[in-house]
Amino acid sequence: MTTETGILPGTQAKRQQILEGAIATFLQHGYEGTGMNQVADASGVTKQTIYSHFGDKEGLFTAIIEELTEFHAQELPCPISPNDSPGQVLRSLGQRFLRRQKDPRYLALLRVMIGESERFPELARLFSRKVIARAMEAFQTYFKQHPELGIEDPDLTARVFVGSLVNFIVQQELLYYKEIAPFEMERLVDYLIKLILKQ
Amino acid sequence: MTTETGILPGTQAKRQQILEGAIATFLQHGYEGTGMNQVADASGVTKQTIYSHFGDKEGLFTAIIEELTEFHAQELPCPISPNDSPGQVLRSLGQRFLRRQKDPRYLALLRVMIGESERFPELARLFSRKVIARAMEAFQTYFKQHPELGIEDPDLTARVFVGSLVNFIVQQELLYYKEIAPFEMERLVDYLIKLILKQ
DNA sequence: GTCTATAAGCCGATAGAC
DNA sequence: GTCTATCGGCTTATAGAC
Repeated sequence: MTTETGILPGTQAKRQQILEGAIATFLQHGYEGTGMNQVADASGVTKQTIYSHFGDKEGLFTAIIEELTEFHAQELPCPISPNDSPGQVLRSLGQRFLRRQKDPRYLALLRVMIGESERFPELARLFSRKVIARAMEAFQTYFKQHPELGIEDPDLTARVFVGSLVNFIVQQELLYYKEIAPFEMERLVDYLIKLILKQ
Repeated sequence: MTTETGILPGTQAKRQQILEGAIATFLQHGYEGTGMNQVADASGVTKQTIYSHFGDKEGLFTAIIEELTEFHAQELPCPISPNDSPGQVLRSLGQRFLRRQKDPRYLALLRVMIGESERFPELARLFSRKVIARAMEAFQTYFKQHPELGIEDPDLTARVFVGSLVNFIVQQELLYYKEIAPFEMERLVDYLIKLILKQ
């Protein structure tokens, strides 16, 4: 309505500013462990500004989880060279997947989603639909599009492949199992490929 | 010191009573979501009684996690009939393991351990040592003691077997993935056995 | 829309009677 | 050891000025 860009010029920027502060705070301390004062400090705005944008604490938490869920639902970029062997492609896919899972921002989101899954079941379902299901489908689709791999049950195989990798990350990174039984992720990926292709 | 049983007759009973109330409350609401008044109500004692037994909130939480960790560190009873085939034994082991993981009390503990793993890293390490490592070792030991299964790398195989099952439980039960992609655990167990034995 | 100031209630933890 | 009563402090959320 003015000479500015369009609708509510500074408002959207401030909204994003709040979201970033809220993401940092909620991902570190969880829902109950986070205070609105903390979020206000981390965002550089006052509490009232947050309340006028997001209504209440639950509204803010829901907003940041929806934002993060959308962000981490992005597909794995997979530049497949046609002259690579099936094993090489799978290896590249698996390691790319593991590397993304090891991103501290994703690990923190995963921890909070599991930790708050009883308090916010709908958000957990959203995470399952957007993040888990898409990762699973990416591998299922790849298996189906490449019958030369000789995989009989792409759905089950994706469950085992993705499941082993996800659990590896949860145990090693979130539960500090890497300090008790250290393990290189490459060995796990290579072994999984061997199991899956040798049938 | 009296005519009673031995040391502090009613005291140990009250301590156990507090622990039970605290377990129910902390497992449902997490650490920050639980108030000492809630624990007092759930236990049927007053707050001061809790403080005189456990010092502070952290002391109480630590005590219940140590208790639960010890409880869930128990080995899987595995009555192996010598005339069962390797596949049948593995299947029985896997299903017994999955059934135990699906126990709501274990699921709640797993959720809290992951959710609070940054706030209480030492408790997460305890859980890893007592619960995760022992489950993993049980399968490793079985694989090593039965070379007729033809498993080359028992450690890696246990990681894949246990990892797939644990991740299945986490996704299906804690993140409601069973509502999005329902799946019978028997199919997963059977497929894993097929993968592992067919090499 | 954004600020300062504040309300009303719950938090963990404690003091003192018995 | 167990109770009643209470203390600061921090919580979510709001009222009113600008």
